[in-house]
Amino acid sequence: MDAFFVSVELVTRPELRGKPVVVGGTGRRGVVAAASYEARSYGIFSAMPSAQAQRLCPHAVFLSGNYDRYQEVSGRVMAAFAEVTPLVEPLSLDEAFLDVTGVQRLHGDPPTIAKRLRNRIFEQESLTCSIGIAPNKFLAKLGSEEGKPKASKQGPVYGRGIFTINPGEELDFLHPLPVRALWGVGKATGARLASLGIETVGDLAQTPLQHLTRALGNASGRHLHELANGRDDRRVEPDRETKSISHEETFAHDISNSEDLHIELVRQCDAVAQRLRNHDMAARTTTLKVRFGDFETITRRVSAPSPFVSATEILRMARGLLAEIDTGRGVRLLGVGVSNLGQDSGQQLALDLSVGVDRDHSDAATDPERQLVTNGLIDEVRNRFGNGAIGPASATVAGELRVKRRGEQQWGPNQIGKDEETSRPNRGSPAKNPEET
DNA sequence: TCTGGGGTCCTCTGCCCT
DNA sequence: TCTGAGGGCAGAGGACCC
Repeated sequence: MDAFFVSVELVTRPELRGKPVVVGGTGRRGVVAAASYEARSYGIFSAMPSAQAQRLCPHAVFLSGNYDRYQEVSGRVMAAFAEVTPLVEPLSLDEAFLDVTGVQRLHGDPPTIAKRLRNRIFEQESLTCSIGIAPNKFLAKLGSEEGKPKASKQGPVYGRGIFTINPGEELDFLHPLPVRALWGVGKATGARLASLGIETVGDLAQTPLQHLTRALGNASGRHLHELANGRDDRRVEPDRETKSISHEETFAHDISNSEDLHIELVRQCDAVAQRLRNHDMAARTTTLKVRFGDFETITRRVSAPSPFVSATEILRMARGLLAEIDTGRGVRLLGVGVSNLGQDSGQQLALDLSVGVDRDHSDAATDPERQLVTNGLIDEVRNRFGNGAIGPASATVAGELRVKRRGEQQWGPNQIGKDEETSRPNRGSPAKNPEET
């Protein structure tokens, strides 16, 4: 999709068409998520700090975005793809690979399918998309980039929309491109390659494999060498398994107060646990991520002997990790994630003989059987009455429950005077027992 | 003057075991 | 009992993607 988030906004706000529009975080610590091609003409691009974007184009319209709506539109677009072929691999909210090899007798050749899909999405959603047609995934991705509109000082230059790389044309298309065009070559790898005198994909293709593996490591060296020669045998995978689930949040102000950090930890563990259960999965590893005020970022992780699904267990592990970190100098970002995922085929109950001896006095937060019942009840209440209907007592701020959910603060804390106050942790007294639900 | 959130994959390192 | 090599594994963090 072309400038997806901005384009979705323009559907409901057509008066902004033709203007520089930016979707992203509106606070001091926000970043740009998407920019209209008019805004890109001013040098604004994704992931740029919003403050910098504002300086580059003070008259641009800045929107804080609506992740739920983007997700909804994305779902309808993906459903349209699925009507053409079952082999759809979503790459993000606004990109997907489609393998149409087996449906050509039914729907026509790839250019016909591409044209029909483009028209369908425009009629249905009033959105434009660019499509790359090629013998493999990586070339198709580059082809779609080629078909996209481009920003210029004079304004947007509209692209072809559909770009085809036929078998046999791969190297003619690839080799003049800069190495940075390759999937997997970012700033660091690009600089390393430049130090070897490798500037274009053609240079890379001609570099002996041993030189590349020595400079970039075995896996990356081989992978890039294959790509540079137009080879990519990865299949379109419609059902890619989730490998990790995480939540992280940058605060409007650095936090050094351990009680405030603890409240954030409770919210994040609760959100991660809920998504874990929604996926019907159990995890074995918990990771804690801390970014300090000076941007130094550390991660710490710990694995459990048996799989877990509950917020209590994630919190217990995350709290242990946090206790070993000196947070006195101020924390800018806190994150919690789980990995080592597997199907939740019934939770492994801890063999703790003390649990259950005195049931009436056992702690509901640590009794695994009670945890299972509690988790089920929480999910049921949330499914019926919404996410904010129930949550950890310690995530309550001024009488209001602040349950974290995905996409809630996607591009950084919001502007002061708008929503920043609600994104700042409570500085009052937290509940004594953060597991209390 | 800054640098988000949610992921994946890879390399390096240290530890444990044989 | 000590030492070194090598494999397996887990943890930390870098790089990259959208």
